[in-house]
Amino acid sequence: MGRSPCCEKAHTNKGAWTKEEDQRLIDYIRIHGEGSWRSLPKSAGLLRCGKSCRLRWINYLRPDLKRGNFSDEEDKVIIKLHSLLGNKWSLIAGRLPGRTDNEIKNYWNTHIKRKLLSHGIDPQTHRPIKDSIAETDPKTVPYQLPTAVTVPPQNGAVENSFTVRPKTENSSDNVASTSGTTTDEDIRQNGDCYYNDNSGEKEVNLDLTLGSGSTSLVRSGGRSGNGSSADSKPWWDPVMAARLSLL
DNA sequence: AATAAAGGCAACCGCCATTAC
DNA sequence: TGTAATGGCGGTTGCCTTTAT
Repeated sequence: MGRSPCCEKAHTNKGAWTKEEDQRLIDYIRIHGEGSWRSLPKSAGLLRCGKSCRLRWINYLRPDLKRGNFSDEEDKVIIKLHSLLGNKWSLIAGRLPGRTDNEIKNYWNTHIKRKLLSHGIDPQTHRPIKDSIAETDPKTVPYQLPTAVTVPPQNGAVENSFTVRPKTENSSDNVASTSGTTTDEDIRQNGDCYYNDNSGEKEVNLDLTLGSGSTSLVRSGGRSGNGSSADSKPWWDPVMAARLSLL
């Protein structure tokens, strides 16, 4: 049984947004708020797919977005969270106010990946690449993360601290599996981080505050009676929740 | 100055989770 | 309880800009 398309593709625009379209979307959301993306295009007089409107708003038009280059501190937070969560861009974005998952994903793929590779670190496993240039080229200093990174807390968050231990030889990959299903055993085996700090200390502390109300930690999904997603229940990432429970 | 290659990023696509009915 | 509708996420694509030749 197939699904109906999310919008009438024959009558929708694609590609880059025009200033007029942006303004229509901004004006509409200012008045009516976010949500009801499916019906929004028609109501706002836009010949766009609802998903396209949502993406445009979240990734580009939202007033609280922080544009511009990533700071060194943001770099470190992204790398560290990626070592813990894998490609969970929305979760990572939730720790970086003003940044979107798409922006972080692009930044990772275009900058950080290369940076790690140049330091002989596998960007997927966060482990040194065997026979990498880092081990043979004296000019290349092995990449090391600082002892701790302060991750900005989210509104209404409940404090949680988190200890990351060095990966064992048997650890294979990131905790977050690509399938999205991670067992407790996966977490026990892989819930580690390779990085050591400069002092040789084996543990790295990372404040991974979790809380409700964050866009990225909430999976509203589904239909709501009034078409609003504001009443969505907090959604705890099962990986994060399970890992916190191990403490 | 012209062209090709590489980089950067916005946008799209398909799938999954959630929820109303 | 099953199905359809909807929102959200991650992967990928394609276009525009920048850099190298």
